[in-house]
Amino acid sequence: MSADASPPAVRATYRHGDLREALVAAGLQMAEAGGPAAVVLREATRRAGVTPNAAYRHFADRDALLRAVADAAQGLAADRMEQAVAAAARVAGPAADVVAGPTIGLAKDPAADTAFDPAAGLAADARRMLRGVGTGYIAFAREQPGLFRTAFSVPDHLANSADPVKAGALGRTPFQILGAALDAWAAAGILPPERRANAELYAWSAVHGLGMLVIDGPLRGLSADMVTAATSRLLDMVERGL
Amino acid sequence: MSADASPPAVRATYRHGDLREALVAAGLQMAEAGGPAAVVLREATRRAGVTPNAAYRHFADRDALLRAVADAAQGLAADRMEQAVAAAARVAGPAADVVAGPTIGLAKDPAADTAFDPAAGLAADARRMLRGVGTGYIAFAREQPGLFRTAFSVPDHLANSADPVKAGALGRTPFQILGAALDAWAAAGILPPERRANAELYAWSAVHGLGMLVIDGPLRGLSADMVTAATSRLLDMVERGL
DNA sequence: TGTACATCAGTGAACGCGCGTTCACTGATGTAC
DNA sequence: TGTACATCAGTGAACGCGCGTTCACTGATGTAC
Repeated sequence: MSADASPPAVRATYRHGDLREALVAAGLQMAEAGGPAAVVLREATRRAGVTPNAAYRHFADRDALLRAVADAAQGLAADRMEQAVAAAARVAGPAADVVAGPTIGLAKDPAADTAFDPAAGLAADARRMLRGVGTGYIAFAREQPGLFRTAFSVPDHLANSADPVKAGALGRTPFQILGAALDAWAAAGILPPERRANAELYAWSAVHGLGMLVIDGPLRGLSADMVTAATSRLLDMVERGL
Repeated sequence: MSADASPPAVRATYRHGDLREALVAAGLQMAEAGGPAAVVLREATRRAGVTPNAAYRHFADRDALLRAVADAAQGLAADRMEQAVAAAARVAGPAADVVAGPTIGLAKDPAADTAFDPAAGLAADARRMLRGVGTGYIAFAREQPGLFRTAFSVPDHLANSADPVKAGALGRTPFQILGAALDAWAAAGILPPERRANAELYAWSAVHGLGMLVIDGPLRGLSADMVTAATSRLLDMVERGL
């Protein structure tokens, strides 16, 4: 009974149940602690309470495992981003539920410049959404640096950015979440159509760079408050520059 | 005679000469091919034509070697950036030698909006300088992805960004080169003083993120032309947003 | 100018380690009759 | 409802590899007298 609940312990049954998922979960633990390089096939099987070669029933080789772990990490990033987007929408009042889609995002925002212009409300919603995306991305980098590095610097993996295995609980990948925010900008008229193309790239670059510099680079010593401030100012720059 | 010129071959002398430098050079070769993880102490000694343990005369452990290699890689990045800055200045005509310092950068730029306003010339020079910095950084990332990753994602190494061992041939580190460009912006009056503080961070984030995404992330398939275009548009965003 | 000696950059051999991967196998599960 | 059997997820043992690191050593260099 108790053996059933603890995966690293000895199994009661010969068959594992869902070894593939257990290996990915173990891989996520390792990635969390030490980034992509720390994802070790043998150790994953050890944590799953299984012989090393059992992994080869589910993954062609160590690299295939790492890729699956990276995909899962992207899903976790997506979850964190959705959460931040929802939180940013909530600040504006429950009526302004920008997450559910731009068509019902017409509730006016008291802080908007022109309170009676529906387009201004849309614009404020769109801005909030994009800030949520960026804030969530950086939050994920700081809270889970190992997973962040695994999610976004394992080669060959963001190539197909709409891959469902990279999606979070709400079914969207990080790239799609960002894309939705930029679509909202375009719909609100604050992003000229000719600049919409590839706008993901520029916004992502800025935020991804900050994330990397904060966890590995010259900004590693920054306090949480300072990172928050820097994120905000970086997003100001992106908003002004888009 | 011929043995003297080829380091990997058998030495004629018992003493190596400059083993430390040879190990760093070998480390740079490996980093170039496979990034920081590919910097292997034993392989470095092999390439230097020396016993593995000889490395311990010059480095406390493998990590110390990797740090030295990362520092050297930053120096190479600095060289590439200086080169791009010089090229950007040259485009504006030989008189506008912005590299030598803002004080002699008063030559008027025919392309400037107000050709007879010295401040406009300064501003154009400053903009060119910053674009050179960004362009050089991305060029280094694309031309030497392994070295780029080694230079800018080995932890603990950009902490002291004025460390002379990270400087290029002209004696400046990448961080200092960027700082000088932003100083030029401030001097030209196109960067409000209250935004000068930490401006390195925002500019660097944007460009660093693009570099990472281009070599490891979703943009790995981009052609050189497309990267050039994306770099230009990203720098537009930074200029608008700073 | 020549000899004695301290210094220390290199040698040679070996260590323990953990990795990824392969082999022939075994035993639980689920289906066909 | 019971038995025969195919399937295939796991076992157990072993492999070769290259790594970082340590040991006691040797031989070239440069300095003091």
